[in-house]
Amino acid sequence: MTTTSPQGRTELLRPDGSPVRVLVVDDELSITELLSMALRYEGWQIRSAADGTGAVQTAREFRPDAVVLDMMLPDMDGLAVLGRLRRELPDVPVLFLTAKDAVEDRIAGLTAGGDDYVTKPFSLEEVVARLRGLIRRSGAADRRSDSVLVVGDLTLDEDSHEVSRAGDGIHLTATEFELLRFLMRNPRRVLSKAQILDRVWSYDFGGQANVVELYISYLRRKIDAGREPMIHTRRGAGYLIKPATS
Amino acid sequence: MTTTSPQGRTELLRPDGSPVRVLVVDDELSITELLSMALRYEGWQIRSAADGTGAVQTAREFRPDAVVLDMMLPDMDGLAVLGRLRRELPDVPVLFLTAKDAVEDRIAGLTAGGDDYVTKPFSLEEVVARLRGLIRRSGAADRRSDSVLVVGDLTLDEDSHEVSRAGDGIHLTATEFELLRFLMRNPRRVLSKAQILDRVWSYDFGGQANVVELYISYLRRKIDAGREPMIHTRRGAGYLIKPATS
DNA sequence: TGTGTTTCTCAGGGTATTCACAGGTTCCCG
DNA sequence: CGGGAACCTGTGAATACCCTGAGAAACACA
Repeated sequence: MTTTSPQGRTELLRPDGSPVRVLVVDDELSITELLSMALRYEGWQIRSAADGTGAVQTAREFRPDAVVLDMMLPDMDGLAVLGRLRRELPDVPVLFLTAKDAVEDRIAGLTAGGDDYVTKPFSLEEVVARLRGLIRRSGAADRRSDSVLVVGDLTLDEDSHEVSRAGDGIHLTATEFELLRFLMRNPRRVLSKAQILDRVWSYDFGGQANVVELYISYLRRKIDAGREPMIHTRRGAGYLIKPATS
Repeated sequence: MTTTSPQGRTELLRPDGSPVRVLVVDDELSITELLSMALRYEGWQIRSAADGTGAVQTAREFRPDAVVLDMMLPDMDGLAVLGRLRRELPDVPVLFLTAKDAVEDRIAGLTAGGDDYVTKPFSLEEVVARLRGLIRRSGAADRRSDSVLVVGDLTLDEDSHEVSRAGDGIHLTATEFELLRFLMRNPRRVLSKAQILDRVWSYDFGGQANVVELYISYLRRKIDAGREPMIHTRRGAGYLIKPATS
């Protein structure tokens, strides 16, 4: 089931109306903190664990709808943790966190079962989007909730990554796509450059804040070119997207 | 929940009707004094602390609905304080105070959990507005409270930063927007130039007091132009806004 | 390794915004 | 009426903010 809050944000809920539960497992406190914060903001209920033993214990009594699992834990191999989690919760989808250089095939085998993974350092938009996808597909939330964002004549499919305006397909790069998704998930709301940076860029990004301006510029070229603009600047405040006709 | 006091001011209240509680943490006494005064004026209950240790202790027994936290404290790193606060109060939203030049450095992820920040020197209107936003979105106050201020046929949306009179969209600059928001949050009440200066301009503003007259003039041109005026001068006292028909 | 793509830095240019200044207007009071 | 105080507003300069082109660096993929 999805419901729309007064602020216009769309929330995922379980069929019985209670909040979705997510277990976060990582040994770095800063990572669990960051994820907990971001996922709580999605309206989900969060527990965290710092190692495999704790993860299994917490899972047993918390019964999460999804798990975020770092493959690199101090006490157990990631696969071992996964095995024990599966014994407790056979159907729960898992989002793996891995280092960029980790063996791809090992992960590839795991994700065949409907799980998914992101590489560190990740962006919060990416983690949230993939979790939403997992939960949606697992059936823990209402099946009817779909993966297409629509603002005016602009549509973005979170599953196929297809974007089109007024029927014309638009090719976006990965970063452009994430930025547009963030804007479209918060239509008519001013988002500051800091918010965008925190959400769309990975947590270790240490660069210039004007990348945001740059990517807004790219998006405009692709989305607003020769049409009624949908992306607007609020000087001194941030950016927002809204349907062209208004 | 929102309720309107006899003076016409709109107050945020918790679902049980008790006042919202805010904890202010800063080592400069002048800042905590300034903030405490302004936030009490909002009808909120305020406690303050001068360092990280005190903040955590106070938070434990005061259980605030929001925290204002200076990132630059004598005894602990701002992030460390944040971590301990989160352990006490997992869901409480935090408004960070940072120096202007620190913005680029290390505030990655700070706004990601729904938190927010303002840079020093700030204006009180800005702090209050952002706190209201945080509290509203956190659900500590009633969810139904929305982000639109209405006075007569004039509306101001704090989320989209859109302003319109009688349906016509009006473009305002950042300062004009803040001034109008302050007026509209205090309809039918005379606000002195000193009050306006103290609230809308940052606390270290050292300029001429007649900027207020200037900006009132700008607002009139945009809002009252060719219509029944809503902004009125009370010579020797200040300015007020009220619905045109009365 | 090479080629095309993507990400990002840097810097120049444009423009909106802020603000000071000063002359004009209105109002109040004797 | 006359004078002064309070207020209004046109002008212009300094600045903050934003946009975007060019190119370097990192990356993806064969």
